[in-house]
Amino acid sequence: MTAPPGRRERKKAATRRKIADTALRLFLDRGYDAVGIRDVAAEADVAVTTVFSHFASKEALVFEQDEDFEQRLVQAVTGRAPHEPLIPALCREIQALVRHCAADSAAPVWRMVDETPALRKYEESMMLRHAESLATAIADDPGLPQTTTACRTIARFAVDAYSLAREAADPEAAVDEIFRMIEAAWEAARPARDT
Amino acid sequence: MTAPPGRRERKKAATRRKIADTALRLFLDRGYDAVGIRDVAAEADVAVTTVFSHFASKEALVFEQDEDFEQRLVQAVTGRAPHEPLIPALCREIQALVRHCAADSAAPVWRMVDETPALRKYEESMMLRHAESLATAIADDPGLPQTTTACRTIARFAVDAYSLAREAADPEAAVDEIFRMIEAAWEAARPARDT
DNA sequence: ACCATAACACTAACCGTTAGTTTTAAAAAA
DNA sequence: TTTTTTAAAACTAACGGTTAGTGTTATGGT
Repeated sequence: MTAPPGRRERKKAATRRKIADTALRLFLDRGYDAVGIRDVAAEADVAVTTVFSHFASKEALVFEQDEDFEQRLVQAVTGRAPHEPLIPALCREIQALVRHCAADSAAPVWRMVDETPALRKYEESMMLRHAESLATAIADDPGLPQTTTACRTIARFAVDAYSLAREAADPEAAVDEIFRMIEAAWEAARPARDT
Repeated sequence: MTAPPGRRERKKAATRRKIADTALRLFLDRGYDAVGIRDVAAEADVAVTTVFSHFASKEALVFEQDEDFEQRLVQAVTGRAPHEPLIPALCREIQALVRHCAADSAAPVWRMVDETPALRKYEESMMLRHAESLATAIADDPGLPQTTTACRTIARFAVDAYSLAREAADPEAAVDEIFRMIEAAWEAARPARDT
């Protein structure tokens, strides 16, 4: 299935990457709002319609690999060791993601995102989508007999932790602090059984 | 200050209301996406630029009185009885807001919002703005010696409760369930003092 | 009566996005 | 190979939200 990708798919992937790379370079160079889609298309030597056949919107050019993010969140839940409690596993993953954004070589990108309202809005609804996937993953865990509402709530709280921590002075400490609260919320959601 | 508003301000308010009313009527009649700003302007008998001098965007026409929402959240914190605990007061207000959306005569509006992606996105970032105001109000309460991070977290959780409850089968029960979790989170955020 | 200004109108455009159509090139069938 | 099919990408043109620039009118203060 992943053996010989075929020339067509290779060219398509190359076009996609060329567009994304060109766009990011121009955005960082001249500022997101100062660069139009037509500029990106011209610089990447493709048609405007080609840009939109690879990316759903201008903002999507910046968040090229957002599916990674979602995957990692879900995997932190579904792929954790047996009997490992949910919340610490989630906390570790959020910590890793926050570090990834704060310290990465991609720091200028995140500064641009923070400074551009359109990008902030886009990221917000992206995170809500991710929260939905995370909620489903939590709800599907057979070892967690919680309400759907409780699962969706915890998922929201987790992505809240991410975005709040990114704005905090000490992001990693903020994640810890918020997750102490999430842990308590998760306990309180238990169907009033043990301890 | 509110005595004789003057003819000018009255006319301005009238124009604003006429635009908003016309827009909402057209939206509910023909569907949000099927009505253009130029349609609204023509039907309200104003220029397109006048619409945008009263409302920042097409979506803002639908959420005309969103400042009410923010005010009520903040007031639930700042205007509560002395020594009344924070969380129950917040819970009551969120309950009221959820009821207001679910049972109000404005139910068709909320159905339209739920069905229109652009409006949902707009509401999302609106709620985040409200969460910021709420966080400030909580942080400014002298009786609550919590971290800024904890205050912002609780504010987020509260608006999460609102949007999650609105999507739940039994909204009022959902608010109660989520606020049990929020209460626990708030307790856990205490600087490790009493009890 | 006069002037400053706020509200609004009008034109024209910018920019993200999409539809419709056509060319090009890769994959599959003959 | 040759032919046929299919998918990528080009091109043209437009739509719809939004804004800039420029007047025009009516209101409020002097």
